[in-house]
Amino acid sequence: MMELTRKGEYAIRGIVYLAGKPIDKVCLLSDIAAAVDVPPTFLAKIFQQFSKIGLVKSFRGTGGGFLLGRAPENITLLEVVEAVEGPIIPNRCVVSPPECERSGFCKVHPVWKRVQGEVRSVLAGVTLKELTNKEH
Amino acid sequence: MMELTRKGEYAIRGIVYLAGKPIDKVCLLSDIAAAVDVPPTFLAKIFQQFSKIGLVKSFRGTGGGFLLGRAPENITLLEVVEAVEGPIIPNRCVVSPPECERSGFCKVHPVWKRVQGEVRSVLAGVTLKELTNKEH
DNA sequence: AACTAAAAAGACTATATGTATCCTTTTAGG
DNA sequence: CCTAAAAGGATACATATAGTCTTTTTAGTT
Repeated sequence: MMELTRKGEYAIRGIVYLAGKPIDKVCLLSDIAAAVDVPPTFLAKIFQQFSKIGLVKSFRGTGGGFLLGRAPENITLLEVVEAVEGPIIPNRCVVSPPECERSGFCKVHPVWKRVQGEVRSVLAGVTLKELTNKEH
Repeated sequence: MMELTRKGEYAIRGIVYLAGKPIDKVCLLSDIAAAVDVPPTFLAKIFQQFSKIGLVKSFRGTGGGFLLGRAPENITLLEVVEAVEGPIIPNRCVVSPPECERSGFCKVHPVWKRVQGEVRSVLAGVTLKELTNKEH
């Protein structure tokens, strides 16, 4: 249960790869896909999502490709995961307004809130910088 | 992402209902299902799983039904969830032996381990007793 | 202007998972 | 032996996941 999908896994691999490159190095999608072992067409969809919210910058045409949208130390794993997987929702009942007609008397609700908080907190505490294999 | 399935949700509702009944009160599946608003055939499957691992005791035939397998204060939410959803696996890479051929150099791995630990810890810290609406 | 490189966008397919339902079998009591 | 109730197995349908293919847009090059 609670498993990250391939999409999320691939998203992380792809953007961590970008984060490990020089900040001004425009990378081809095809190169990224080959480097992190992800189907290029699938990674394209993922990077389109990233691009829309500014996590990466994209350039079309000859000499085009992708750059990281912000400095790696300013992008958290939580942002990356939520960008492609949507919000961290351990149970429907934690969305607001509560979808659960049982809230009010359901004692499980606060537990899921806590789970959500812990997961978000762990992921928000990790930046792309820490995930690259670059020293210094 | 990371959403509990209906099965998990129903499982919790069903067993919490049982936990709120007197310890020796044999409950009919049909009554439980009606009380917690879950399709009876679906709940049957769930309780079969519970029964196999002793979370509930089942009795067949006339006068049959279900009892909680242990005292409510000795059953955690983690056990209930894992009974029907399987282990808490935020990413494939946390299963042992690691399924991820990238472990060893992948810096994300320990993060997922931490997520897994936090979620398990929250769920393990809640017992069925605390989830019933019974006072005292 | 024409050609080429590269990402964006949209339609489409296959497989797996989730959400059940139905039918038959087993077990137990009256 | 009849009835009540859970167990087990097969099946059906919907949705989500995982991925592909084709066309369009954008931008640099010749």
